[in-house]
Amino acid sequence: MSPRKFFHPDLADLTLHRVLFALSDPTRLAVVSELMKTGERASGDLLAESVPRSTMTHHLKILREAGVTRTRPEGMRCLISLRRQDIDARFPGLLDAIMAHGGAEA
Amino acid sequence: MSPRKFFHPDLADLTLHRVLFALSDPTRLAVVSELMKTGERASGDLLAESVPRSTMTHHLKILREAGVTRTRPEGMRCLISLRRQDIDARFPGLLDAIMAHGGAEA
DNA sequence: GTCTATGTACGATTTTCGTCGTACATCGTA
DNA sequence: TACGATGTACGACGAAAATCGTACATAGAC
Repeated sequence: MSPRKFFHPDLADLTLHRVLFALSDPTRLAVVSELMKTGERASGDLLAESVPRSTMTHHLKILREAGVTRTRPEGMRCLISLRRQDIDARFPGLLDAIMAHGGAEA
Repeated sequence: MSPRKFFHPDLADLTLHRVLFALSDPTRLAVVSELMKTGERASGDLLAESVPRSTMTHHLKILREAGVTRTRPEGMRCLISLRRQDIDARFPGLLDAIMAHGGAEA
């Protein structure tokens, strides 16, 4: 019945320490780095390494609830995208500064 | 005997996710914000709110071991300063982007 | 040396996080 | 309807974090 709803915080509700926390994990940092490079990605395509589905779901939930990403159901899959404009509006330069390093080193 | 030694990670050992984690706590964010505004501060002067000494020591240790701050014993007190140059060298623009927001909202 | 001020170290407790297996829900298709 | 593919929800477990009280160490003043 429920067409798969996901909670996304409002722009005004984003807090700096929550965003920073969401980005303080190597796995999540790698996901954001991937999204910045390739744009919207299906959840399953982010499962490159040996990360179980449920673990990835957990990380994506943290990113989403911190306001870093947006999750959009598309058929059978979930498309994940960065909330670039929102984050840039609230914390100008933050994403660029963080990802300038590449995020490779995590 | 020991003239109070503190461990500080080398510049090359700073990792992005550790730095972000150190900054993902409201109390620590407030400390860094204070340091950016007023420069070097004594540890005790950072105890503004109802934070017990031992708790503040804990937070300062996290910041120090992540490479965000430097602790320097000066007489009876401990002077805390930002490792501005180091962080800027390794993660250009990061501190500015984070603190542009003021850090007030934490 | 004694006393006081400033911080640290250690330990205990509670909470949170990261991981993952299993069960369930959704979506498309046959 | 049933089936397979994709993800989520829930629970459990171990590891780490946040808090704070108490005891200890250091530095200066007396």
